[in-house]
Amino acid sequence: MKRKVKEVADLVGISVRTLHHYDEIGLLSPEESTESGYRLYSEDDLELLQQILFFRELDFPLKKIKEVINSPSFDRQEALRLHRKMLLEKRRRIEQMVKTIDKTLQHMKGEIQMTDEEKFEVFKEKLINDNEQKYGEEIREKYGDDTAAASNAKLRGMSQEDYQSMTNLEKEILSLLQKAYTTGDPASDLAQEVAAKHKAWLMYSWSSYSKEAHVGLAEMYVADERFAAYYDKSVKGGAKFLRDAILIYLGMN
Amino acid sequence: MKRKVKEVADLVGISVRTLHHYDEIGLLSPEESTESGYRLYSEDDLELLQQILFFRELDFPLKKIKEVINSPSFDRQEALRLHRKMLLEKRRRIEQMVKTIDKTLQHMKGEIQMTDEEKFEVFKEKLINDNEQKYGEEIREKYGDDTAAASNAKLRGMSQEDYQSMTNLEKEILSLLQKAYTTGDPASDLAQEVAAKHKAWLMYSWSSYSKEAHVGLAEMYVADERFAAYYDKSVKGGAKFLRDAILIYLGMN
DNA sequence: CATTGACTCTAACGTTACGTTATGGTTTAT
DNA sequence: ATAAACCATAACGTAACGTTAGAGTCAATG
Repeated sequence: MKRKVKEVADLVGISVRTLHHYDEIGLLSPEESTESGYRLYSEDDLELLQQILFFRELDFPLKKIKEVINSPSFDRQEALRLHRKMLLEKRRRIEQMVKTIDKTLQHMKGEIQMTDEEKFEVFKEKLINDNEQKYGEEIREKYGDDTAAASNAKLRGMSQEDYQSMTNLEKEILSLLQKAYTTGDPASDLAQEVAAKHKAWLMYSWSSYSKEAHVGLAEMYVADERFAAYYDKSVKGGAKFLRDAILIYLGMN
Repeated sequence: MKRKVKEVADLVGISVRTLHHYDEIGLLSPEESTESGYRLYSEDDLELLQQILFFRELDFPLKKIKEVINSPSFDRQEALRLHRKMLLEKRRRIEQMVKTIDKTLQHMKGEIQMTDEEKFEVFKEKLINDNEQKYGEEIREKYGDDTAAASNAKLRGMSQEDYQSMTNLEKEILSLLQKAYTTGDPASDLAQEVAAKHKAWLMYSWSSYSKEAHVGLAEMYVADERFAAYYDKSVKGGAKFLRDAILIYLGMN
Protein backbone atom coordinates (compact mmCIF):
# COMPACT_ATOMS: atom_id res chain seq x y z
CA MET A 1 0.00 0.00 0.00
CA LYS A 2 1.97 2.91 -1.33
CA ARG A 3 1.25 6.44 -0.20
CA LYS A 4 1.58 9.82 -1.86
CA VAL A 5 3.32 12.77 -0.29
CA LYS A 6 0.39 14.47 1.36
CA GLU A 7 -0.78 11.28 2.93
CA VAL A 8 2.62 10.56 4.36
CA ALA A 9 3.06 14.15 5.48
CA ASP A 10 -0.28 14.15 7.31
CA LEU A 11 0.43 10.75 8.74
CA VAL A 12 3.62 11.78 10.49
CA GLY A 13 2.84 15.45 10.90
CA ILE A 14 5.40 17.10 8.67
CA SER A 15 5.12 19.21 5.54
CA VAL A 16 5.17 18.03 1.97
CA ARG A 17 8.06 20.38 1.39
CA THR A 18 10.03 18.53 4.01
CA LEU A 19 9.55 15.27 2.17
CA HIS A 20 10.59 16.96 -1.04
CA HIS A 21 13.62 18.29 0.74
CA TYR A 22 14.59 14.93 2.12
CA ASP A 23 14.31 13.56 -1.36
CA GLU A 24 16.41 16.38 -2.76
CA ILE A 25 19.26 15.81 -0.37
CA GLY A 26 18.98 12.06 -0.74
CA LEU A 27 17.99 11.47 2.84
CA LEU A 28 14.78 9.69 1.98
CA SER A 29 13.97 8.91 -1.61
CA PRO A 30 10.83 6.83 -2.03
CA GLU A 31 11.46 3.46 -3.57
CA GLU A 32 8.85 3.86 -6.22
CA SER A 33 7.09 6.54 -8.22
CA THR A 34 4.23 6.66 -10.70
CA GLU A 35 4.87 7.25 -14.36
CA SER A 36 3.65 10.79 -13.92
CA GLY A 37 6.38 11.35 -11.38
CA TYR A 38 4.38 11.14 -8.16
CA ARG A 39 6.42 9.89 -5.23
CA LEU A 40 5.15 6.64 -3.75
CA TYR A 41 6.26 5.76 -0.24
CA SER A 42 6.35 2.14 0.88
CA GLU A 43 6.07 0.85 4.43
CA ASP A 44 9.81 0.55 4.56
CA ASP A 45 10.13 4.15 3.53
CA LEU A 46 7.84 5.06 6.39
CA GLU A 47 9.95 3.16 8.86
CA LEU A 48 13.01 4.96 7.67
CA LEU A 49 11.17 8.22 7.97
CA GLN A 50 10.32 7.43 11.56
CA GLN A 51 13.97 6.88 12.27
CA ILE A 52 14.82 10.16 10.63
CA LEU A 53 12.19 12.04 12.57
CA PHE A 54 13.38 10.50 15.79
CA PHE A 55 16.84 11.91 15.32
CA ARG A 56 15.41 15.16 14.05
CA GLU A 57 13.47 15.47 17.29
CA LEU A 58 16.80 15.37 19.02
CA ASP A 59 18.10 18.21 16.88
CA PHE A 60 20.50 16.08 14.92
CA PRO A 61 21.54 17.88 11.75
CA LEU A 62 20.26 16.11 8.66
CA LYS A 63 23.77 15.32 7.56
CA LYS A 64 24.42 13.36 10.72
CA ILE A 65 21.09 11.65 10.39
CA LYS A 66 22.06 10.61 6.92
CA GLU A 67 25.26 9.11 8.23
CA VAL A 68 23.54 7.32 11.07
CA ILE A 69 20.79 6.02 8.84
CA ASN A 70 22.88 4.99 5.92
CA SER A 71 25.52 3.01 7.74
CA PRO A 72 24.27 0.66 10.42
CA SER A 73 27.89 0.24 11.32
CA PHE A 74 27.81 3.80 12.53
CA ASP A 75 27.69 3.58 16.26
CA ARG A 76 24.29 4.94 17.20
CA GLN A 77 25.02 4.79 20.88
CA GLU A 78 28.20 6.75 20.51
CA ALA A 79 26.39 9.25 18.31
CA LEU A 80 23.68 9.66 20.90
CA ARG A 81 26.14 10.07 23.72
CA LEU A 82 28.07 12.65 21.78
CA HIS A 83 24.91 14.48 20.93
CA ARG A 84 23.85 14.34 24.52
CA LYS A 85 27.08 15.98 25.52
CA MET A 86 26.49 18.70 22.97
CA LEU A 87 23.01 19.30 24.28
CA LEU A 88 24.27 19.59 27.82
CA GLU A 89 26.80 22.14 26.66
CA LYS A 90 24.05 24.07 24.96
CA ARG A 91 22.00 23.94 28.12
CA ARG A 92 24.94 25.21 30.12
CA ARG A 93 25.32 28.14 27.76
CA ILE A 94 21.63 28.93 27.96
CA GLU A 95 21.78 28.88 31.72
CA GLN A 96 24.70 31.25 31.57
CA MET A 97 22.69 33.57 29.38
CA VAL A 98 19.74 33.47 31.74
CA LYS A 99 22.04 34.30 34.61
CA THR A 100 23.45 37.23 32.72
CA ILE A 101 19.98 38.46 31.94
CA ASP A 102 18.96 38.16 35.57
CA LYS A 103 21.98 40.09 36.66
CA THR A 104 21.27 42.73 34.08
CA LEU A 105 17.67 43.02 35.13
CA GLN A 106 18.78 43.37 38.72
CA HIS A 107 21.18 46.02 37.68
CA MET A 108 18.55 47.82 35.69
CA LYS A 109 16.19 47.78 38.64
CA GLY A 110 18.99 49.16 40.72
CA GLU A 111 19.48 51.93 38.26
CA ILE A 112 15.82 52.66 38.24
CA GLN A 113 15.89 52.87 42.01
CA MET A 114 18.82 55.19 41.69
CA THR A 115 16.85 57.15 39.21
CA ASP A 116 13.96 57.28 41.62
CA GLU A 117 16.27 58.53 44.29
CA GLU A 118 17.64 61.08 41.93
CA LYS A 119 14.13 62.14 41.19
CA PHE A 120 13.54 62.48 44.88
CA GLU A 121 16.64 64.54 45.15
CA VAL A 122 15.05 66.83 42.63
CA PHE A 123 11.96 66.83 44.80
CA LYS A 124 14.01 67.82 47.75
CA GLU A 125 15.49 70.68 45.82
CA LYS A 126 12.02 71.66 44.91
CA LEU A 127 10.96 71.22 48.46
CA ILE A 128 13.55 73.71 49.55
CA ASN A 129 12.29 76.13 47.00
CA ASP A 130 8.68 75.55 47.87
CA ASN A 131 9.59 75.84 51.46
CA GLU A 132 11.18 79.10 50.79
CA GLN A 133 8.31 80.34 48.74
CA LYS A 134 5.79 79.56 51.40
CA TYR A 135 7.71 80.22 54.51
CA GLY A 136 10.51 82.26 53.14
CA GLU A 137 9.29 85.49 54.56
CA GLU A 138 8.63 84.00 57.91
CA ILE A 139 12.03 82.39 58.04
CA ARG A 140 13.70 85.48 56.86
CA GLU A 141 11.93 87.44 59.53
CA LYS A 142 13.03 85.13 62.26
CA TYR A 143 16.44 83.97 61.21
CA GLY A 144 17.66 86.45 58.72
CA ASP A 145 18.11 86.55 55.05
CA ASP A 146 20.82 83.97 54.51
CA THR A 147 19.05 81.12 56.25
CA ALA A 148 17.09 79.98 53.22
CA ALA A 149 20.13 80.08 51.00
CA ALA A 150 22.13 78.29 53.67
CA SER A 151 19.60 75.49 53.78
CA ASN A 152 20.05 74.91 50.13
CA ALA A 153 23.79 75.08 50.37
CA LYS A 154 23.86 72.67 53.29
CA LEU A 155 21.99 70.06 51.36
CA ARG A 156 24.24 70.41 48.35
CA GLY A 157 27.40 70.47 50.37
CA MET A 158 26.55 67.51 52.52
CA SER A 159 29.34 64.97 52.89
CA GLN A 160 29.00 61.52 51.45
CA GLU A 161 28.81 60.02 54.92
CA ASP A 162 26.11 62.38 56.01
CA TYR A 163 24.25 61.62 52.86
CA GLN A 164 24.48 57.94 53.64
CA SER A 165 23.21 58.43 57.17
CA MET A 166 20.43 60.55 55.84
CA THR A 167 19.24 58.05 53.26
CA ASN A 168 19.50 55.26 55.81
CA LEU A 169 17.39 57.25 58.16
CA GLU A 170 14.98 57.84 55.32
CA LYS A 171 14.62 54.13 54.81
CA GLU A 172 14.14 53.54 58.47
CA ILE A 173 11.42 56.13 58.55
CA LEU A 174 9.61 54.47 55.67
CA SER A 175 9.85 51.10 57.34
CA LEU A 176 8.71 52.46 60.70
CA LEU A 177 5.91 54.29 59.02
CA GLN A 178 4.57 51.00 57.76
CA LYS A 179 4.54 49.50 61.24
CA ALA A 180 3.13 52.61 62.81
CA TYR A 181 0.36 52.73 60.26
CA THR A 182 -0.91 49.35 61.40
CA THR A 183 -1.62 50.83 64.81
CA GLY A 184 -4.05 53.17 63.08
CA ASP A 185 -3.24 55.82 65.64
CA PRO A 186 -1.06 58.82 64.71
CA ALA A 187 -0.64 59.48 68.42
CA SER A 188 0.80 56.03 69.12
CA ASP A 189 4.36 55.72 70.39
CA LEU A 190 5.47 54.23 67.10
CA ALA A 191 3.91 57.03 65.08
CA GLN A 192 5.49 59.62 67.32
CA GLU A 193 8.85 57.97 66.90
CA VAL A 194 8.41 58.30 63.19
CA ALA A 195 7.64 61.98 63.55
CA ALA A 196 10.72 62.47 65.73
CA LYS A 197 12.94 60.71 63.26
CA HIS A 198 11.42 62.69 60.49
CA LYS A 199 12.47 65.82 62.29
CA ALA A 200 15.98 64.42 62.68
CA TRP A 201 15.98 63.62 59.01
CA LEU A 202 15.00 67.18 58.20
CA MET A 203 17.83 68.53 60.27
CA TYR A 204 20.25 66.91 57.88
CA SER A 205 19.18 69.18 55.10
CA TRP A 206 17.79 72.16 56.82
CA SER A 207 20.10 74.77 58.06
CA SER A 208 17.53 75.83 60.56
CA TYR A 209 14.46 74.10 61.89
CA SER A 210 11.10 75.57 62.72
CA LYS A 211 7.88 73.92 63.71
CA GLU A 212 6.09 76.00 61.13
CA ALA A 213 8.30 74.83 58.30
CA HIS A 214 7.96 71.23 59.47
CA VAL A 215 4.19 71.48 59.52
CA GLY A 216 4.22 73.16 56.16
CA LEU A 217 6.28 70.33 54.78
CA ALA A 218 3.94 67.76 56.31
CA GLU A 219 1.02 69.47 54.67
CA MET A 220 2.89 69.48 51.43
CA TYR A 221 3.34 65.74 51.70
CA VAL A 222 -0.38 65.39 51.45
CA ALA A 223 -1.00 68.20 49.00
CA ASP A 224 1.76 67.45 46.53
CA GLU A 225 0.93 64.26 44.74
CA ARG A 226 4.56 63.48 44.08
CA PHE A 227 5.38 63.36 47.75
CA ALA A 228 2.10 61.67 48.49
CA ALA A 229 2.97 59.00 45.97
CA TYR A 230 6.38 58.58 47.53
CA TYR A 231 5.01 57.93 50.97
CA ASP A 232 1.94 56.10 49.81
CA LYS A 233 4.26 53.74 47.95
CA SER A 234 5.27 52.39 51.31
CA VAL A 235 1.79 52.43 52.85
CA LYS A 236 -1.42 53.49 51.25
CA GLY A 237 -2.45 56.63 53.09
CA GLY A 238 1.05 56.95 54.50
CA ALA A 239 1.37 60.60 53.63
CA LYS A 240 -1.72 61.61 55.58
CA PHE A 241 -0.82 59.41 58.50
CA LEU A 242 2.64 60.91 58.61
CA ARG A 243 1.24 64.42 58.53
CA ASP A 244 -1.12 63.68 61.37
CA ALA A 245 1.65 62.13 63.40
CA ILE A 246 3.80 65.18 62.83
CA LEU A 247 0.98 67.56 63.78
CA ILE A 248 0.49 65.70 67.04
CA TYR A 249 4.23 65.47 67.62
CA LEU A 250 4.48 69.24 67.28
CA GLY A 251 1.39 69.80 69.42
CA MET A 252 -0.32 71.66 66.63
CA ASN A 253 -3.45 69.66 66.20
CA MET B 1 41.10 58.65 18.06
CA LYS B 2 39.44 56.87 15.20
CA ARG B 3 40.15 53.22 14.54
CA LYS B 4 40.14 51.12 11.41
CA VAL B 5 38.31 47.82 11.11
CA LYS B 6 41.08 45.45 12.05
CA GLU B 7 41.93 47.41 15.12
CA VAL B 8 38.35 47.44 16.30
CA ALA B 9 37.91 43.78 15.46
CA ASP B 10 40.97 42.79 17.44
CA LEU B 11 39.96 45.07 20.25
CA VAL B 12 36.62 43.42 20.86
CA GLY B 13 37.47 39.99 19.53
CA ILE B 14 35.28 39.73 16.48
CA SER B 15 36.03 39.41 12.78
CA VAL B 16 36.41 42.17 10.26
CA ARG B 17 33.69 40.50 8.26
CA THR B 18 31.33 40.91 11.17
CA LEU B 19 31.94 44.63 11.24
CA HIS B 20 31.37 44.76 7.50
CA HIS B 21 28.20 42.81 8.00
CA TYR B 22 26.93 45.11 10.73
CA ASP B 23 27.60 48.00 8.41
CA GLU B 24 25.79 46.29 5.56
CA ILE B 25 22.63 45.70 7.54
CA GLY B 26 22.82 49.14 9.09
CA LEU B 27 23.33 47.87 12.60
CA LEU B 28 26.56 49.74 13.13
CA SER B 29 27.80 52.16 10.50
CA PRO B 30 30.88 54.07 11.56
CA GLU B 31 30.34 57.78 11.81
CA GLU B 32 33.28 58.65 9.64
CA SER B 33 35.37 57.26 6.83
CA THR B 34 38.52 58.29 4.98
CA GLU B 35 38.37 59.61 1.47
CA SER B 36 39.63 56.26 0.26
CA GLY B 37 36.62 54.63 1.85
CA TYR B 38 38.20 53.17 4.97
CA ARG B 39 35.76 52.87 7.85
CA LEU B 40 36.72 54.92 10.88
CA TYR B 41 35.13 53.99 14.20
CA SER B 42 34.76 56.61 16.92
CA GLU B 43 34.56 55.96 20.66
CA ASP B 44 30.82 56.29 20.45
CA ASP B 45 30.76 53.65 17.75
CA LEU B 46 32.70 51.40 20.07
CA GLU B 47 30.22 51.91 22.86
CA LEU B 48 27.40 51.02 20.57
CA LEU B 49 29.32 47.97 19.48
CA GLN B 50 29.66 46.89 23.09
CA GLN B 51 25.92 47.13 23.49
CA ILE B 52 25.42 45.11 20.36
CA LEU B 53 27.84 42.44 21.49
CA PHE B 54 26.16 42.25 24.86
CA PHE B 55 22.85 41.37 23.30
CA ARG B 56 24.56 39.10 20.83
CA GLU B 57 26.04 37.19 23.74
CA LEU B 58 22.50 36.55 24.84
CA ASP B 59 21.61 35.14 21.45
CA PHE B 60 19.42 38.04 20.46
CA PRO B 61 18.88 38.04 16.70
CA LEU B 62 20.49 41.03 15.05
CA LYS B 63 17.11 42.40 14.04
CA LYS B 64 16.00 42.60 17.65
CA ILE B 65 19.29 44.13 18.61
CA LYS B 66 18.76 46.77 16.01
CA GLU B 67 15.36 47.56 17.44
CA VAL B 68 16.61 47.68 20.97
CA ILE B 69 19.60 49.79 20.06
CA ASN B 70 17.89 52.20 17.75
CA SER B 71 14.96 53.14 19.92
CA PRO B 72 15.73 53.80 23.54
CA SER B 73 12.00 53.91 24.00
CA PHE B 74 12.02 50.19 23.29
CA ASP B 75 11.60 48.55 26.63
CA ARG B 76 14.89 46.81 27.26
CA GLN B 77 13.62 45.18 30.41
CA GLU B 78 10.62 43.75 28.66
CA ALA B 79 12.83 42.57 25.82
CA LEU B 80 15.16 40.87 28.26
CA ARG B 81 12.34 39.23 30.15
CA LEU B 82 10.82 37.98 26.94
CA HIS B 83 14.13 36.67 25.78
CA ARG B 84 14.65 35.03 29.11
CA LYS B 85 11.39 33.24 28.71
CA MET B 86 12.44 32.04 25.31
CA LEU B 87 15.73 30.77 26.65
CA LEU B 88 13.96 28.86 29.39
CA GLU B 89 11.73 27.27 26.80
CA LYS B 90 14.79 26.29 24.82
CA ARG B 91 16.33 24.82 27.91
CA ARG B 92 13.18 22.84 28.60
CA ARG B 93 13.27 21.42 25.12
CA ILE B 94 16.91 20.49 25.47
CA GLU B 95 16.20 18.76 28.74
CA GLN B 96 13.44 16.85 27.03
CA MET B 97 15.84 15.78 24.33
CA VAL B 98 18.40 14.63 26.83
CA LYS B 99 15.73 12.62 28.59
CA THR B 100 14.72 11.02 25.34
CA ILE B 101 18.32 10.17 24.58
CA ASP B 102 18.77 8.65 27.99
CA LYS B 103 15.67 6.55 27.56
CA THR B 104 16.85 5.47 24.16
CA LEU B 105 20.26 4.54 25.46
CA GLN B 106 18.60 2.56 28.21
CA HIS B 107 16.45 0.88 25.64
CA MET B 108 19.43 0.11 23.48
CA LYS B 109 21.21 -1.43 26.42
CA GLY B 110 18.09 -3.44 27.01
CA GLU B 111 18.16 -4.59 23.45
CA ILE B 112 21.75 -5.51 23.82
CA GLN B 113 20.79 -7.54 26.84
CA MET B 114 18.10 -9.09 24.72
CA THR B 115 20.70 -9.72 22.15
CA ASP B 116 22.84 -11.30 24.82
CA GLU B 117 19.97 -13.52 25.74
CA GLU B 118 19.46 -14.38 22.14
CA LYS B 119 23.10 -15.19 21.98
CA PHE B 120 22.62 -17.41 24.92
CA GLU B 121 19.76 -19.05 23.15
CA VAL B 122 22.21 -19.81 20.42
CA PHE B 123 24.48 -21.18 23.10
CA LYS B 124 21.74 -23.39 24.27
CA GLU B 125 21.20 -24.65 20.80
CA LYS B 126 24.87 -25.26 20.62
CA LEU B 127 24.73 -26.87 24.00
CA ILE B 128 22.25 -29.34 22.74
CA ASN B 129 24.45 -30.12 19.85
CA ASP B 130 27.55 -30.30 21.98
CA ASN B 131 25.64 -32.37 24.40
CA GLU B 132 24.70 -34.69 21.67
CA GLN B 133 28.20 -34.84 20.35
CA LYS B 134 29.67 -35.73 23.70
CA TYR B 135 26.94 -37.81 25.15
CA GLY B 136 24.99 -38.63 22.06
CA GLU B 137 26.12 -42.19 21.89
CA GLU B 138 25.46 -42.73 25.50
CA ILE B 139 22.02 -41.21 25.29
CA ARG B 140 21.25 -43.11 22.18
CA GLU B 141 22.33 -46.30 23.84
CA LYS B 142 20.13 -45.72 26.81
CA TYR B 143 17.09 -43.96 25.42
CA GLY B 144 17.04 -44.63 21.75
CA ASP B 145 17.90 -42.71 18.67
CA ASP B 146 15.21 -40.03 18.69
CA THR B 147 15.94 -38.66 22.12
CA ALA B 148 18.58 -36.20 21.00
CA ALA B 149 16.47 -34.90 18.16
CA ALA B 150 13.46 -34.71 20.46
CA SER B 151 15.38 -32.59 22.91
CA ASN B 152 16.10 -30.11 20.22
CA ALA B 153 12.52 -30.14 19.01
CA LYS B 154 11.16 -29.66 22.48
CA LEU B 155 13.22 -26.55 23.03
CA ARG B 156 12.18 -25.09 19.72
CA GLY B 157 8.55 -25.97 20.18
CA MET B 158 8.28 -24.65 23.68
CA SER B 159 5.27 -22.43 24.36
CA GLN B 160 5.70 -18.79 25.17
CA GLU B 161 4.55 -19.37 28.72
CA ASP B 162 6.96 -22.19 29.27
CA TYR B 163 9.68 -20.05 27.87
CA GLN B 164 8.78 -17.33 30.33
CA SER B 165 8.83 -19.72 33.26
CA MET B 166 12.10 -21.04 32.08
CA THR B 167 13.81 -17.69 31.81
CA ASN B 168 12.36 -16.65 35.15
CA LEU B 169 13.78 -19.77 36.69
CA GLU B 170 17.05 -18.99 35.01
CA LYS B 171 17.12 -15.59 36.68
CA GLU B 172 16.25 -17.13 40.01
CA ILE B 173 19.08 -19.58 39.67
CA LEU B 174 21.56 -16.83 38.94
CA SER B 175 20.37 -14.87 41.93
CA LEU B 176 20.42 -17.87 44.23
CA LEU B 177 23.82 -18.80 42.95
CA GLN B 178 25.12 -15.49 44.20
CA LYS B 179 23.78 -16.08 47.67
CA ALA B 180 24.91 -19.67 47.75
CA TYR B 181 28.38 -18.67 46.69
CA THR B 182 28.78 -16.55 49.78
CA THR B 183 28.44 -19.69 51.92
CA GLY B 184 31.54 -20.96 50.19
CA ASP B 185 30.20 -24.47 50.48
CA PRO B 186 28.84 -26.28 47.41
CA ALA B 187 27.24 -28.77 49.79
CA SER B 188 25.27 -26.12 51.66
CA ASP B 189 21.49 -26.19 51.54
CA LEU B 190 21.43 -23.11 49.40
CA ALA B 191 23.88 -24.52 46.90
CA GLN B 192 21.95 -27.75 46.74
CA GLU B 193 18.78 -25.81 46.07
CA VAL B 194 20.51 -24.15 43.18
CA ALA B 195 21.53 -27.51 41.80
CA ALA B 196 17.96 -28.80 42.14
CA LYS B 197 16.54 -25.80 40.36
CA HIS B 198 19.15 -26.14 37.73
CA LYS B 199 17.91 -29.65 37.11
CA ALA B 200 14.36 -28.35 36.90
CA TRP B 201 15.51 -25.73 34.48
CA LEU B 202 17.12 -28.36 32.32
CA MET B 203 13.90 -30.36 32.23
CA TYR B 204 12.32 -27.49 30.37
CA SER B 205 14.50 -28.05 27.39
CA TRP B 206 15.55 -31.60 27.67
CA SER B 207 13.24 -34.21 26.43
CA SER B 208 14.88 -36.64 28.73
CA TYR B 209 17.10 -36.19 31.72
CA SER B 210 20.11 -38.16 32.77
CA LYS B 211 22.59 -37.61 35.55
CA GLU B 212 25.38 -38.15 33.09
CA ALA B 213 24.19 -35.48 30.74
CA HIS B 214 23.68 -33.10 33.66
CA VAL B 215 27.18 -33.70 34.90
CA GLY B 216 28.49 -33.32 31.40
CA LEU B 217 26.75 -29.99 31.10
CA ALA B 218 28.12 -28.88 34.47
CA GLU B 219 31.60 -29.69 33.31
CA MET B 220 30.97 -27.82 30.12
CA TYR B 221 30.03 -24.75 32.13
CA VAL B 222 33.56 -24.68 33.44
CA ALA B 223 35.28 -25.79 30.28
CA ASP B 224 33.47 -23.61 27.79
CA GLU B 225 34.50 -20.03 28.35
CA ARG B 226 31.26 -18.71 26.99
CA PHE B 227 29.24 -20.51 29.64
CA ALA B 228 31.84 -19.76 32.24
CA ALA B 229 31.58 -16.09 31.39
CA TYR B 230 27.81 -16.26 31.63
CA TYR B 231 27.84 -17.67 35.14
CA ASP B 232 30.87 -15.77 36.27
CA LYS B 233 29.09 -12.61 35.25
CA SER B 234 26.83 -13.15 38.24
CA VAL B 235 29.57 -14.34 40.61
CA LYS B 236 33.25 -14.68 39.93
CA GLY B 237 33.92 -18.41 40.06
CA GLY B 238 30.22 -19.09 39.77
CA ALA B 239 30.62 -21.68 37.04
CA LYS B 240 32.94 -23.83 39.11
CA PHE B 241 30.84 -23.45 42.23
CA LEU B 242 27.74 -24.44 40.30
CA ARG B 243 29.47 -27.47 38.87
CA ASP B 244 30.63 -28.60 42.30
CA ALA B 245 27.18 -28.13 43.70
CA ILE B 246 25.69 -30.19 40.91
CA LEU B 247 28.25 -32.94 41.38
CA ILE B 248 27.39 -33.15 45.05
CA TYR B 249 23.69 -32.97 44.31
CA LEU B 250 24.00 -35.88 41.95
CA GLY B 251 26.19 -37.74 44.40
CA MET B 252 28.95 -38.02 41.85
CA ASN B 253 31.79 -36.37 43.66
C1' DC C 1 -17.44 14.22 -21.17
C1' DA C 2 -15.72 18.35 -19.55
C1' DT C 3 -15.00 20.87 -15.61
C1' DT C 4 -13.49 21.47 -11.00
C1' DG C 5 -11.12 20.86 -6.76
C1' DA C 6 -7.57 18.59 -4.55
C1' DC C 7 -3.00 17.06 -5.36
C1' DT C 8 1.57 16.73 -7.38
C1' DC C 9 5.82 18.22 -9.70
C1' DT C 10 9.98 21.22 -10.45
C1' DA C 11 12.18 25.59 -9.91
C1' DA C 12 13.84 29.28 -7.36
C1' DC C 13 14.08 32.92 -4.03
C1' DG C 14 14.10 34.07 1.16
C1' DT C 15 15.82 33.33 5.83
C1' DT C 16 20.39 33.98 9.70
C1' DA C 17 24.92 35.62 10.56
C1' DC C 18 28.48 35.64 9.07
C1' DG C 19 32.97 32.55 6.65
C1' DT C 20 35.40 32.35 2.72
C1' DT C 21 37.48 33.38 -1.47
C1' DA C 22 38.43 36.63 -5.29
C1' DT C 23 39.87 40.89 -7.19
C1' DG C 24 41.81 45.21 -6.72
C1' DG C 25 43.05 49.64 -4.37
C1' DT C 26 45.73 52.02 -0.11
C1' DT C 27 49.01 52.67 3.41
C1' DT C 28 53.27 51.94 5.52
C1' DA C 29 57.74 50.19 6.35
C1' DT C 30 62.05 49.10 4.18
C1' DA D 1 60.13 51.90 -5.30
C1' DT D 2 58.44 47.69 -3.81
C1' DA D 3 56.60 44.41 -0.71
C1' DA D 4 53.80 43.42 3.35
C1' DA D 5 49.85 44.47 5.64
C1' DC D 6 45.49 46.30 5.43
C1' DC D 7 41.21 48.01 3.23
C1' DA D 8 37.03 47.71 0.08
C1' DT D 9 33.24 45.55 -2.56
C1' DA D 10 31.16 41.51 -4.54
C1' DA D 11 29.33 37.13 -4.38
C1' DC D 12 28.79 32.32 -3.20
C1' DG D 13 28.05 28.90 0.72
C1' DT D 14 25.75 27.28 4.93
C1' DA D 15 20.76 24.60 7.31
C1' DA D 16 16.36 23.29 6.79
C1' DC D 17 12.93 24.10 5.05
C1' DG D 18 8.73 28.10 3.91
C1' DT D 19 6.76 30.21 0.32
C1' DT D 20 5.20 31.47 -4.01
C1' DA D 21 4.71 30.39 -8.99
C1' DG D 22 3.59 27.93 -13.11
C1' DA D 23 2.03 23.70 -14.86
C1' DG D 24 0.56 18.84 -14.99
C1' DT D 25 -2.51 14.81 -12.79
C1' DC D 26 -6.33 12.43 -10.73
C1' DA D 27 -10.95 11.47 -9.11
C1' DA D 28 -15.50 12.95 -8.64
C1' DT D 29 -19.38 15.68 -10.16
C1' DG D 30 -22.85 18.04 -13.18
